[in-house]
Amino acid sequence: MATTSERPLRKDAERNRQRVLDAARELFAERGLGVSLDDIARHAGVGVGTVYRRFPDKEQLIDALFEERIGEMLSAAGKSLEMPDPWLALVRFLERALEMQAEDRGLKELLLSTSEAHARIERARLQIQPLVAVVLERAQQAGVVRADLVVADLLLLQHAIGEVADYTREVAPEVWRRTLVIALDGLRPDRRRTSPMPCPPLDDEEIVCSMRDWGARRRR
Amino acid sequence: MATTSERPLRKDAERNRQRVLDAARELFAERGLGVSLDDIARHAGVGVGTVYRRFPDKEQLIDALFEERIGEMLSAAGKSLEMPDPWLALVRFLERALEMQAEDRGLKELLLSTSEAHARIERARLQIQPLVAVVLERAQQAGVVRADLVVADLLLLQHAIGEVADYTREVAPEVWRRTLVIALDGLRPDRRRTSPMPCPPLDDEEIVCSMRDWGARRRR
DNA sequence: CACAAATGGAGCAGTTCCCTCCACTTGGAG
DNA sequence: CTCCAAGTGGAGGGAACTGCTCCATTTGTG
Repeated sequence: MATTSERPLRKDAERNRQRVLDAARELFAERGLGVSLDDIARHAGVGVGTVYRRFPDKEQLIDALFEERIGEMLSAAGKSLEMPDPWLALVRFLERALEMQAEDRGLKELLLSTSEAHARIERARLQIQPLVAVVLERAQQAGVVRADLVVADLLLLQHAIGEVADYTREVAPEVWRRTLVIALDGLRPDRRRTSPMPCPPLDDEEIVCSMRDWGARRRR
Repeated sequence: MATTSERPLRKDAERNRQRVLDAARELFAERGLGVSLDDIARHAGVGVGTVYRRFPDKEQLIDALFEERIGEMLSAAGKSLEMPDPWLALVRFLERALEMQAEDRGLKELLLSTSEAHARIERARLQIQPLVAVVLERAQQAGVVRADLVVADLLLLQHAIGEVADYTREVAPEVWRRTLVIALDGLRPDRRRTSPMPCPPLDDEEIVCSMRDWGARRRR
């Protein structure tokens, strides 16, 4: 991928490179982009030196890892545009985008912050936005989404619900879908009924666990 | 307040104590509970020693500051119960709770994390929850809120929208109200129209600023 | 087998944080 | 006014991080 036509790496080196990539993917997904390269090295079972030789800085490692994932996001938006029903298109896009964020904290952080450092990713984001705009406009013109909505509102909604996913990840990783259902019902211009809830709510014990996890993470 | 019937502080000492309290209130509100006591001292214009003599540890300082604010939250829930219209009661409570969180990051963090260390605050939270439950049940029995909702969902909603407030605080401190309107419209069992948006949406430039701020804060 | 390529992890420099300590200043009782 | 306990400021110690370098050693391979 980033093997820029140099002489190929020695076999063991290539294997280690892959290990680092795997470890990084895993750690970024579960702890966010804040993890240190030392952590990644330990988790990959190689020395820090090895990591730094292969990826001069963290930015490059992140770039290498997330280009693909952001591509997926783009294709999700594209697929939505092909769906005949404008409402379902919007729903599916939000659902898919949030599923990806719920599974991968690093991705979420990357999507929500402007990262001067990651030019490639920045570019990808700029491609996604107009697609989303079209999905939204189409739904509005069909009269299935409130007219006073703007793409930025969808971004905020994503942030909001993504945060719920983060909050409850360890304890009830699907609960964010309830919050999404509420939000989606709030996007319609009018409706007779509520949409069905996709999963049971957080129980008391789960609430306490979420709070504890979140506090601990924050203190770290 | 915490002057437990000891001999009163010397006049200058009392003045400094107040300065520390003021500085802490301000910093906690704008940067969250993570600020260091050293920071607070600098901001208060006193030495760190002074801070530590008066507040042996951060927990105590936080306790002293936030008991009052959590009390306000409790009374907000109480006032909601006195309102005749069950829907407006719920709306007002969520609105008020979120206003408080939007103005005070520290408060938000305290509300969302279980803090074994802050027994008093823990107790206050336990008093609020049943009140909210009653507000919700009343609205459900009146048929103005979807029946499949649970108090935990309201908590998540609060977290979600509070996060929006955090995200946009510097740039458009009222935008979270739009997200709240969407969520509220999603809580109704059925409806003919959408509620009016209370403020203009984020424009493109504001989006970029929010992203930058958020990324910077996270990196710090 | 020889030797370049690759390795691991001790260790350095830089932060940031909490907190202690003590030589100095100051309020206010007598 | 005098004097001393109360109060002060902030240097600095210790601990926990971070990103990153360096080099004696091991390993793959022509």
